[in-house]
Amino acid sequence: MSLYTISQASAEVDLTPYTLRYYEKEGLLPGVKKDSAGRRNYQADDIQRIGFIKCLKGTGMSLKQIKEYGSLYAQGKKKFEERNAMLESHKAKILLEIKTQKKYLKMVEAKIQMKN
Amino acid sequence: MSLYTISQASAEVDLTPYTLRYYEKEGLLPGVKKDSAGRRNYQADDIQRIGFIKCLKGTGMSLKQIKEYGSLYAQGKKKFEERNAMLESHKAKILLEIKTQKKYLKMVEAKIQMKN
DNA sequence: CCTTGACTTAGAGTTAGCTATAACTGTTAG
DNA sequence: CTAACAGTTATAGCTAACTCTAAGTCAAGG
Repeated sequence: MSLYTISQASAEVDLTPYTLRYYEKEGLLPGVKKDSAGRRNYQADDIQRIGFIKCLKGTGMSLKQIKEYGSLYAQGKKKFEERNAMLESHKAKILLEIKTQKKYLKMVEAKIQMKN
Repeated sequence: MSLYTISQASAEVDLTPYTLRYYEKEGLLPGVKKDSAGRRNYQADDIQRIGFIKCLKGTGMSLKQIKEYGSLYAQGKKKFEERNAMLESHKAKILLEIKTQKKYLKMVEAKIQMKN
């Protein structure tokens, strides 16, 4: 049942082992299993979770907030509203960011066209 | 002819005076004029330049690279190709980033829809 | 049995980009 | 004249997010 060693997981999600341990230490990845020798064994759902962490982080959410989201997630239905609100507001932030990026893209394109 | 004090410029471009001095110290804003008492007087084109710095920075260019771009810019026609190449490759980066953001947006939306 | 190599932990070090402090100076309102 | 204010420099400090080091453990191959 052990699916990934830390180096395999590292390759899979494209994060260094250092980073994976760091995320765990920071509480973003609770419940990672270890073998008898104390070595991490990442399961498929750990990999999935890391994927979503990368998504949140890649859209500008801080590790602190991601941890918060994970904690709400762990508390199940009880915190459903709060968790969903967090995602909704994050979604708004992403939409705004895309808009901003498009504006900046235009500015850069203009600089190129102007050739000055 | 003096158009903006540091605090006026700060308000105009929405960066703190600390940040403006920091950018200058880092070589991103060469040639800012000073009055007889040594106080900065930002001209209209300084404000414009800061606007473009914000654009580059907002699209993920490091201050170091922005400085490099500024230095190419200062060298005029001689470095035109290099400078334009920099903008072109940055443009590609922005396009990629927008694409990634859209992908991440979908992932977040899916998490919201799934309600789990 | 011994070495090799991937792992472990705790904790130190690094980088980017600010942000704040201290000590000081010149301008202006009362 | 003087107190307050907005600026100055130099330098220290801060946060986020890694990234690395040191010292040690354990399992497998020769």
